[in-house]
Amino acid sequence: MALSHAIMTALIEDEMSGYDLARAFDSSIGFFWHASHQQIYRELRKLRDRGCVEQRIEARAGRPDRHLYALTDAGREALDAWVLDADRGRLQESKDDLYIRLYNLSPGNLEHLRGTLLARREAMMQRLFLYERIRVRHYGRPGELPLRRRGVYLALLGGIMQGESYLAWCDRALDLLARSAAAGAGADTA
Amino acid sequence: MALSHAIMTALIEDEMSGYDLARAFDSSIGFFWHASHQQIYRELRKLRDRGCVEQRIEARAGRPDRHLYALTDAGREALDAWVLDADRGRLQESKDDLYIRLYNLSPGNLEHLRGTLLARREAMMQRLFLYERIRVRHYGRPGELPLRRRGVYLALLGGIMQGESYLAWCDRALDLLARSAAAGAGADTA
DNA sequence: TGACCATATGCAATCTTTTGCATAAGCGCG
DNA sequence: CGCGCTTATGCAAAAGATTGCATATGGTCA
Repeated sequence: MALSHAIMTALIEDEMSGYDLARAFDSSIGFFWHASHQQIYRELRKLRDRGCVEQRIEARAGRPDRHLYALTDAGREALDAWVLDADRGRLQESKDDLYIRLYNLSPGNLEHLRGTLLARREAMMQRLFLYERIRVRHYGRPGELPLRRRGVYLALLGGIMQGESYLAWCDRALDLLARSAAAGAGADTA
Repeated sequence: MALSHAIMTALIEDEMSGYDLARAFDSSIGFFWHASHQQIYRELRKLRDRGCVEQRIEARAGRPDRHLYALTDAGREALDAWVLDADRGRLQESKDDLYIRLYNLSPGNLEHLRGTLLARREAMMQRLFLYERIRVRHYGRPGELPLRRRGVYLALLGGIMQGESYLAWCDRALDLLARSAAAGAGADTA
């Protein structure tokens, strides 16, 4: 049930609409916990029914209403309690089907997988630029941040470090694949 | 639908029972795509119904039967085709609720989160020992491996590099949290 | 003026994953 | 002798996630 907690976390500082949340998820918390707008709307209604968030409807002439949600005291308490919950661990299980595809590496798909790796590398690079922009702008001197923002900084740092290691892995993988392609069909039947 | 492909991948070299697969998932492919035995049994039946795997029942006196599954030609083709599918990207979204918890860092949970990080660090260290043992034993000279095993090696390398970067992150995080705890309550209300 | 994009919310069907339970036998330990 | 562990398979319910569709308006660009 971490999606509900991710949503409440996003609501700590401001009230937001489902749409705002969906965008916030695309550019911040969503780096660590992705969710579609459908999921967010549904979860918001559940949170409202449980009394964890309050709904305020802002009517606007012509356009659809905005439903704004704010964290209640009960929500705040539930969130605090959740943070103290036991960690049911489960260590980072980067569920990435590229690894499964790599288990099936063959002469027939080597070039395809190289292309996939290149695309992944490029996408991760883009994301790292974004992370880095956020880090420089908001978290330049982590030792001087208020405590809560240090936690956010650590999450960002995690994203950055994982991303850099992913890039480094792409490079190693591309290098090995390039050498495998160059060596030709000789080695692949053994 | 990558679980079915992960299962087929595991069946490339040997026929296996659901139980064998569940264990294989705990110690190899499962590093990249975790699945419970219930999921595996259900998926195997679906694969059988689609003709991707063949079931052979081994009766044994007294004990329950073993249902052994082998990849069929159709399964092999489906798997090969899947590897060549377009990559619907979605970049590594390490869905880890520890990051969400860290967004809520406060004096009341700082020690708790430090404990969680220490436990994660320890667990990752254990896993890295295991990865490293596998790497040394089976993938010592990747340039000399047959092609398909190079792909497996790259997946393993990905696990190792991600794991090492996770460890390094834990250390940075623990360090910042230690300094935050030492600095006391002064900084946390700002 | 028509196409498309951003804003804004939502339902329904399906797929995937988790969790709890159930059965059944053998093997080892104290 | 009973307890728990490993082997071995599975059902069912609930939770979580994805995908496709639906609606409605305002703004921008060609």
